[in-house]
Amino acid sequence: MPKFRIDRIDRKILDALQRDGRMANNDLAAEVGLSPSPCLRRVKALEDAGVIRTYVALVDPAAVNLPVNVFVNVTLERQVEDRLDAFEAAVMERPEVLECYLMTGEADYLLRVVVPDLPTYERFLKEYLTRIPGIASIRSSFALKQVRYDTALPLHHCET
Amino acid sequence: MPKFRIDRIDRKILDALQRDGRMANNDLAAEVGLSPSPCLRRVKALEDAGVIRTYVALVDPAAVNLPVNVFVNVTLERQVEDRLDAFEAAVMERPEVLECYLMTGEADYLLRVVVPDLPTYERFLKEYLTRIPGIASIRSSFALKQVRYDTALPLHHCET
DNA sequence: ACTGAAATGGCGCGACC
DNA sequence: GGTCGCGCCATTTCAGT
Repeated sequence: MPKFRIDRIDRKILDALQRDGRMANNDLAAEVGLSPSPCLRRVKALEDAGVIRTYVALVDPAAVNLPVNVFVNVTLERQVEDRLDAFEAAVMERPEVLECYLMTGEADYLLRVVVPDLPTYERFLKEYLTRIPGIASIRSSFALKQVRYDTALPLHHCET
Repeated sequence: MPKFRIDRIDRKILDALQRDGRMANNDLAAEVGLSPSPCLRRVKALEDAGVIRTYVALVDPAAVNLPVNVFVNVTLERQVEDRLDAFEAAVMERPEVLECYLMTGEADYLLRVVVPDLPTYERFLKEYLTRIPGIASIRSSFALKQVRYDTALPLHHCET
């Protein structure tokens, strides 16, 4: 819905800020071939339009003892929309659920859950997930290794 | 491996920066109950220790015409380690692959791929993925909706 | 040794051309 | 889109506990 005209310079700006969100505006301006002021104007416009949602620090999961990634396939009972909304609301409450997608096919969801260890996941599963009403089935898959985790969207298709 | 002692104040700092990676050090200091100087020292220490990996801007996928999330289950032929390394190296080359996990069970991977539309995904699949040697099977699942996408790790278990 | 305070230099950010 | 200028913030140095 936010139809925002993105030209080549905006694309460069987004590429740079997706790599380093704290880059100084002066450096950013130099990198995209602008002087600081119009560069900052563009950044603000991108923020205001919602193209740039936020700036965040990315923390190393291993360094804070969160090595376990679990992917959870949740199938809901075939029912109407309020069930979906209720489930989604429940999912938003828990910070361990970093990602949640409504998938095609049946009414099912894919979650990525991050926890310090398996007992913690078990507790999350038994004491929270299974208690959400309307759930037909839950299947958990565990990741041995996070091979790649990138937040930078590929923008090479945005051309003006 | 980076065994870093994280106390309650560090945890507050990480929580804050995971929410707003551009927060001014003065504000951050106030929020965690420190004066600016020691607060900044702690932030630098967290960066140097690799607890804070990077700072990034998060871009709205819809705003840049990247509405399609595909989850790809890739099973490799039962073979040895160099196949895995080769596959992982291939995965690192493509910016469309935002996440990749080595899963338990068989030698298979779960990828999250972001593309502007289905034809683009089809091209990615046919012209790239299927050409990686050692692949036994590929199964693609499409997301109808990104219900949640969070990058902030839950740190409530970190207590000192 | 680690924390809090003061001083300086650079940068973000607005007004105007 | 570029130039100018003000004010604030990041950063270093110093003192305190």
